[in-house]
Amino acid sequence: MEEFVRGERSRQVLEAVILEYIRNGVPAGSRAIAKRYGLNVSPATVRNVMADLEELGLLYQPHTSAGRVPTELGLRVYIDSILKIQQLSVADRARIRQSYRGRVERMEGLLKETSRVLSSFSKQAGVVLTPRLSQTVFKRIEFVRMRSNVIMTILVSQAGTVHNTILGIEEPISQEDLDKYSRYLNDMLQDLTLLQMKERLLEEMKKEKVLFDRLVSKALELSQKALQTNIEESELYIDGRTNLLDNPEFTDVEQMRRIFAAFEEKSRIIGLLDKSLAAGGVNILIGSESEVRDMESVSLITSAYTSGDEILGTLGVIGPTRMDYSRIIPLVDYTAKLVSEMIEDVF
Amino acid sequence: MEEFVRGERSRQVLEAVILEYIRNGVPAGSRAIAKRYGLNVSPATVRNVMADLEELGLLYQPHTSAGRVPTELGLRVYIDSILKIQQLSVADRARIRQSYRGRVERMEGLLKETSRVLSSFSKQAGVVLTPRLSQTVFKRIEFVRMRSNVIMTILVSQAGTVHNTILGIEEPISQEDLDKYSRYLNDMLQDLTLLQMKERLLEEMKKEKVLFDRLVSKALELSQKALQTNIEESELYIDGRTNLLDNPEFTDVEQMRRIFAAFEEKSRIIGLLDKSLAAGGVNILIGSESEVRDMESVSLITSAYTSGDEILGTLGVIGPTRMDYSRIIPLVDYTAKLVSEMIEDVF
DNA sequence: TTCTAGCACTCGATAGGGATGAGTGCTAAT
DNA sequence: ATTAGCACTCATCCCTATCGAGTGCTAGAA
Repeated sequence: MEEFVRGERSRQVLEAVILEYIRNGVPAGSRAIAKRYGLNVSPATVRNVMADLEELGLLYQPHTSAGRVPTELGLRVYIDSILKIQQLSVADRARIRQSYRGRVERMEGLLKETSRVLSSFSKQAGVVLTPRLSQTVFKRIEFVRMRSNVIMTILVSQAGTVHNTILGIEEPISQEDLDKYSRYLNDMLQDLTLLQMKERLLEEMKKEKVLFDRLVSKALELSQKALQTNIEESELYIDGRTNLLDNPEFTDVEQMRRIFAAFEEKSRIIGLLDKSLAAGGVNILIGSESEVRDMESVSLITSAYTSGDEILGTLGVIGPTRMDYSRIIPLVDYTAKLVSEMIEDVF
Repeated sequence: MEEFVRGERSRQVLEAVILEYIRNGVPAGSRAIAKRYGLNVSPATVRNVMADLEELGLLYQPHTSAGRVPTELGLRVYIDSILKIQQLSVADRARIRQSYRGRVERMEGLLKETSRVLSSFSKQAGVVLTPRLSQTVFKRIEFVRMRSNVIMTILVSQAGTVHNTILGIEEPISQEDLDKYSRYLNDMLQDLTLLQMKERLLEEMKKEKVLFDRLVSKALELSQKALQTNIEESELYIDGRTNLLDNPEFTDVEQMRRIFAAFEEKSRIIGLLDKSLAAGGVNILIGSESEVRDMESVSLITSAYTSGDEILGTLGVIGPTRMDYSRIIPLVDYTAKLVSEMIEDVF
């Protein structure tokens, strides 16, 4: 990106416009920039530089007599090559840790609390994508007989998530038999991911002896069924949508409506977060870079959280493109690390 | 309420104002009322009646030269003594049933889908309060050893809900022992509600022989712990918040902000829905009747859903006080019955 | 060259001032 | 008891004038 911004002054002006815009939400004028930000040049000079930056597509003028506003490209350049990411202050870290006190008993609670933490510290919306079932490591399976031909299967992952399904079956099975099945399966499937588990089950079912062992074949059949239901699914926790309403640029009700609609249709956002799953570190999508309808006017800052080497899910912050990246990037980064740490500790 | 509205004409005018207001969202004038609604009287007469109704506190005039709008009291009178609640059409019923196709496998899914159904058929926000854990009937408990001194307890209710907790323990326990515990407990606690279960456990723990039976005492202790964590808690599903943004009276961003904030702080709404748990049939709270901060400008139409005699939870619709009660009341009523029916069938 | 001072110009935002029209209350006539 | 008529009120819309922040450009200084 260096090729874009030649010269120290250009970089300073770009930064100043962005900071000013992030602070006030209104286009920044040359006078204000020259006065603050100690450039020691006249407004006229700043104007010239601004004109250059506009030609490069980094700034943009809403109308002739207005100040300048950064474009998405401008923000991208700023984030990639100007912004120095600081560490979160010790006090902030402590306050974040504090928020989790006594709420990490269950995986679900931990992740919900995380979305709350992200939103309250960023003053934007916090999002957390739960681990995909398919890639969690299997810990245990249980069958519970609900009625004569309805049973519930319960899957527990090593990370402490629980997933249950109701199955209808043709012929009644006693709870004793179900217990036998689960004991058999628990032995067989230890330490596999659900995806591996699925394969393993298919393998086993092919083996000839299985055909003659009623217990085994039945057990395999049941667990097969249990896995059929959407193990690719993730859940999404969102908190602090209301914070978005506080941003002055969203006084436009119609635009706000569209963003909120996108929040309700969670699958769109899940797809978005899924994209940044694989990438390490903090991931930033500015405005239309996300390529998700109705999300053109917001930015997304995400990071994956892990357990050991395993990537579990993504968490992050959604806010207007004009949010305070310098504060929120370290926030997301730290939170992801903290969550990873807590998951490893607890589960 | 009869004492308020003397005379057929008064009632007709009140109804007309309300219908007009519900339809258009703007104050209704005397001319329009006289013209439609076949009253066969002049606008001047209507004005006189309106003046009377205003004195009674049923109507209200935003400003001198505006039409009339119903007050909360006016709506209350209308709902209690004028509105005739119709049945939902056969077509609507069919469409609602249709929405559930293949999504009632799990309790959770059923209830989430219900909030979706309520919001999409009402064009307002749909809410569903899940059954309280404490009053669900116990079906089964399982212990899973996660690490040497961390175990997970899983509770399954007869209605097919699953609840899990992570427990730290002092001395390691093997999975074999845990299995013994759960077998013992499952036998003892069959068919109790969790609340009864809690009592029963305390009783058992007092018995002298328990003190000398290590297995038993350990099992009781664990299940005790598992039940300590918030069994009074309910969850809340909300869907279709965005629909509220479509209502013209909410162009006021500030008010909208407050309502959305209330949605995020779910405990407030849970408290509200809890109130109407006990009452049978459809429950209606108009505006400030709810006595919940920030919810003064919305109405709430709810009904409890049940399984057998047991009241499980509440479901309903939240919308502006000016929503179409005649459509939504039967919708909520039917949905509650349908959900009850499905729960009984499936679980 | 590079920077700066000065100046004319643009254009959004704000405030004031009719004009419009929906709707009322009151009075007098039916 | 009902209605027609009329004066009156008040929100809404639209037009205009003013204001001011900010620009672009040009000519002169460093």
